[in-house]
Amino acid sequence: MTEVYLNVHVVIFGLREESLQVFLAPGDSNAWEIPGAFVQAAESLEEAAGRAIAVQLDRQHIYLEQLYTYGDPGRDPSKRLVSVVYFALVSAAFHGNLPEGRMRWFPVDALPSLACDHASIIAYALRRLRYKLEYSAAGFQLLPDEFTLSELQHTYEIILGEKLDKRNFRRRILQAGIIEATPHRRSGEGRPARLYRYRPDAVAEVKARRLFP
Amino acid sequence: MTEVYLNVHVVIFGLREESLQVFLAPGDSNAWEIPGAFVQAAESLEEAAGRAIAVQLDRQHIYLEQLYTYGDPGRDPSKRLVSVVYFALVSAAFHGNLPEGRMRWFPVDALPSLACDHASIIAYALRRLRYKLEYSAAGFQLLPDEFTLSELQHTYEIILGEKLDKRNFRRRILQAGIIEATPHRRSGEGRPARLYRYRPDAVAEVKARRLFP
DNA sequence: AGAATAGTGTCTCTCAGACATTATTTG
DNA sequence: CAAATAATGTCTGAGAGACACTATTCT
Repeated sequence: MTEVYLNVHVVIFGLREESLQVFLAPGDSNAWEIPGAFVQAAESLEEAAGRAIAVQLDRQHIYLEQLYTYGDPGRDPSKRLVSVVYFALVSAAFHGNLPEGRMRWFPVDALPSLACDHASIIAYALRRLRYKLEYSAAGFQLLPDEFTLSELQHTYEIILGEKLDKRNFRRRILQAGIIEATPHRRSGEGRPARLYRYRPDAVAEVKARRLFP
Repeated sequence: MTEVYLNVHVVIFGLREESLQVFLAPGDSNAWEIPGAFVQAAESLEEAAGRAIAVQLDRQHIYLEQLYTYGDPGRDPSKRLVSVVYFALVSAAFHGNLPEGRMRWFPVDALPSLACDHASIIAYALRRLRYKLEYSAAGFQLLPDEFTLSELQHTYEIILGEKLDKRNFRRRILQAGIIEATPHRRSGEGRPARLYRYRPDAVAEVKARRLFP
């Protein structure tokens, strides 16, 4: 029997220049690739994911979640390749720690030509990210440690692609109990805004009303 | 580098004798195992899942969904093993097709001693199954092709572990549009009940009201 | 003073959840 | 006709969604 190769890929999402972007690595020919790494015998899948991003996994600034495992024969023409795919939300504060090399950010609505089945993997990751945002308060994972409610709302609007009502957004996100006010404020143009932060003790996921109770 | 072994496991759920049960294979020593198979070079992960159950995958009667990929080093003491785990809902009509051998059904609340990390995998699969039922109409996957609303409600009650209101259940499941009435009825003790069936053209998942619209 | 952004409250209408009676069949 | 199960409708309360004005700071 021929060997089955196992690697890990990480779809890295970040917020840059008012848009949702993905961090990609240059591949062979002129297609880009989702950063990946082969799984070593002694490391966990998440450690392999860290090697794929080429950073130490700092869970404070990188949210990592397993997405799906792709394994169709023929997805890679050269070998039988099974890929465990993660997606990562990288806090703006952490962008500077990502590798300088030849990797680059691309807005999700202006992706370059992609290797293998990576375009459909990114499309799926994006679908899951939007879904996750609708049912949880994960948006702050893309922001600095402290942020204003307007920034958070703006993040949701960018990712979901629609305008949200300010009063309803504030009411819901606050009564979800995921974030809390800090004593700090951010000055700039206009009235200074109160800064909020994630409550690490909060339950990560707020359950939506279920369908068949 | 030592080799990384890749296999597929399937947590098989079925409804038997008024309880939710899992179909397990005998392992070494006297622990039981979630049925599994090593991934061959030329087959897809789902084909490997079919081999694990030792049946041809009949999607009409077996609902199969990828659950999670487990890969911590040390989860198997003898080798580095990465397992892609699926869960399956097997229609009552199909139970007879499952392999006769030494495999056996166990109620989920009376599991035997399990190998490796299989107990926690089943616990996770069960959590996901309950969650799935709350937000979708997947319960009929465990029933025969045609079923009464009382049977369907009963299925939900067994899996969710709580009594549901009959009128509310009917109203919600019908207006979800996942099932449709057939002209048939089932006679027995008491008034005969109308039989329903799944609508294959229906959208599989009904979206719950989202949290941040 | 004006421009810019932050911050706040109410009303309506939909839908989830609780609840009891009638209808149809079999023995 | 008694026993068993199927089938059906209404009311109430909570919360989602729409909506406009005041507050604070900077230049």
